Amino acid sequence: MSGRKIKNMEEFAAVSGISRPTVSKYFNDPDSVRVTTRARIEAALDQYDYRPNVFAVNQNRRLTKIVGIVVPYLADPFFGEIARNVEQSCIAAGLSPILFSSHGDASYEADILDNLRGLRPAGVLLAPLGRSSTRSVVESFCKEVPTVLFDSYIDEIGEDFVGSNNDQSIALIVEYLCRTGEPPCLFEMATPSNPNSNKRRAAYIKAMESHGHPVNVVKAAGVGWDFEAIGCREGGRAIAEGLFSTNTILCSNDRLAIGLLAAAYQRGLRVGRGSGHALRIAGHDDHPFARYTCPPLTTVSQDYKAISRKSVAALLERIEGGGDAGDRRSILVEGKLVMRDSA
Amino acid sequence: MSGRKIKNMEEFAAVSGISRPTVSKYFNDPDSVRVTTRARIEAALDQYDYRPNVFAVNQNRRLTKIVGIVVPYLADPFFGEIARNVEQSCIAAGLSPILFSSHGDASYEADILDNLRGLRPAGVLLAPLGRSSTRSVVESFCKEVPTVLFDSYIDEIGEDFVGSNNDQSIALIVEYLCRTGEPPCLFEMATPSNPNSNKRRAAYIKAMESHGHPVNVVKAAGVGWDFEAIGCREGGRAIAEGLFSTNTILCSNDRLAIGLLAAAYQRGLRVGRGSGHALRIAGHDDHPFARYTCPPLTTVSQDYKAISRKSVAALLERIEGGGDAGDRRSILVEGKLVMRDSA
DNA sequence: CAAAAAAGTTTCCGCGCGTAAAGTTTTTGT
DNA sequence: ACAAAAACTTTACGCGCGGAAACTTTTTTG
Repeated sequence: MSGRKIKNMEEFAAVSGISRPTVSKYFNDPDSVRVTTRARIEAALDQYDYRPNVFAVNQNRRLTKIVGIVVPYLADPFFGEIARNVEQSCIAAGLSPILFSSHGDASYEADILDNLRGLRPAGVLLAPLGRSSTRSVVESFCKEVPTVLFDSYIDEIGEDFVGSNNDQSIALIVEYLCRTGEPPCLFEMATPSNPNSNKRRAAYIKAMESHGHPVNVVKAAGVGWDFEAIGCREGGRAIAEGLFSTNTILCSNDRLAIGLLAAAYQRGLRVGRGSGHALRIAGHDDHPFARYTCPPLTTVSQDYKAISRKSVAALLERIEGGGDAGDRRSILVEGKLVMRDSA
Repeated sequence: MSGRKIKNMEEFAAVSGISRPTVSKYFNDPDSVRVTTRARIEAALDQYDYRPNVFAVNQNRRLTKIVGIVVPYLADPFFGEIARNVEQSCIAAGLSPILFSSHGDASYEADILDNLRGLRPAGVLLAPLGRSSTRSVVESFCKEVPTVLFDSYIDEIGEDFVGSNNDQSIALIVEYLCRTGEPPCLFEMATPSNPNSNKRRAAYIKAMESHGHPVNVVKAAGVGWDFEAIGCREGGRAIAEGLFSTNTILCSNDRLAIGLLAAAYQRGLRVGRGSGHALRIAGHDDHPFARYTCPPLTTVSQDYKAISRKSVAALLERIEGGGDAGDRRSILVEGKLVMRDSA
């Protein structure tokens, strides 16, 4: 890393002793040139520290190597983890990921997709806001850009979907809760920010009926992404008003459960299994903090890594397939029961 | 939004009845053209849906409108919140923020800065990894690009720093703890991921001495960003081994405190003020989840919004100042005591 | 209302690179 | 060793826009 500054590929080609078009080929795919040429270029490369101008490169290419990652809410550690895994998979595949967060706002999400179009990305990994997303915006975007939806599902949109198998995971925890104590009530948001809620409610009802138990769904009022606050406030109210018909509560997700645990604590209710405990509380997702609640939260894990890996794999197939690589696929990842102390 | 598709600025200029250079001026600053021309352009704009090609625009401009935001660890909701606030401030200022996370890895951070250089950003907001950052990488980067450091401080690097006033906030909570019970021990990581730890330890020692109390610092072994796990494991061990000389523990940050609360719970120790409680635990940061721990965590708030706002403001000054807008500044935001039940 | 100032138009060049075409050199296979 | 194939070089054009220069039109000002 010495030598004078290299301004552009022309100059770099000169100092490396290779013609510019060949150098250009090298940067697009190092394996497309002869090994001897490659060696000469790379020798020059670590002597002169040149990098092609990002903007000039992308101006001409029909498709860039950019991959957009759009998550609904970054202050939720779940998406932070997903983002990390997805980013690294993309880099490993030679793509340049760019991360965006909709911050829970549908109009923001629309702006992101709009801007993304201008970047002519090779593909996009989108975890849509779901319920509050403007369906048409997402739909038209998916028609233009190879898009894989993850986490959150919108009917008939996008090319592939990767997410957790709510039917399976909810059945799993409902079965566990029924087997070890009173059958669970479901605690969810009245107007869920995330379509997974609806799937989970349906799965809960189905599972309860298959066990021959009456269904009891308690809905928390409130909108937005401050799930803990809603879980705490509305869960506390539901407890006070005796809305839960059994001593066991299955929360639609862990963040709601964290709020509910706080509400139970405030009221002096001991949460856990066995005698001396007033309440059992379970969640869903195995949120990064779930193991540090008091008591530690019993939940069903979402396999972050598997979801990330499969999402990127699906996107890569679509990109390489050139748009029409077969039918829409739904890739579901199974959850695992994570038994802790809260239920 | 109808009409045929517009390919480039040339065509758009034609349909709007304005010359291309003037249209170009408009896109660089809508206020730089006469109101009548602006109106004509905007009339065409919502009839034809044209947007300048991002890559072509940035190819020629010496400086882009891109602002890089680099945080050390996105799965920490603290940085998620900061990122959100900062992003919005940037957009409001007409800049295009791009978000990056170092994911706790110094080499990753170096890659990000390296790539960022290629984007010729107008400026960068960097929350460095700190201790594990390669100092020289960050230093040379700051020389090339207007950079404002936030949250985490590296001596003599960057143009400005915006963060919390650890001296003030630690003094505040130490004073509170001393006044209301036994003087606090400090619980921190042995090899902190974040330079704030060092500042806080110093502030703790200073505050304790000013109150005439002996200092007791307990260090948790472990590296990385999984603070809750370290706090739980090492905190539990410290409790078991009787390393805390008083019943009051001040944690270097809330995530460590969350882990410690879990450890106390596991051992059946009641945390809180007053009789019947074995331990008081306090944190620092007012982490988004701190109010939902059991018991809710007493802590000192970091004012996210103020930090975000002031960081962006400082960066804008630097950008507009054109590089040498005076001396290096340190902008410290004061913390506020957040009294909950844990201490 | 004339003169100065401001804004817009025309014309032109350059940014750094992708990429095609035609010609030349090197490698591969037998 | 020789022909065919593969890789490389030379030359040239285009991408879409920023921005300078010289000139024309519109607006402001006293």
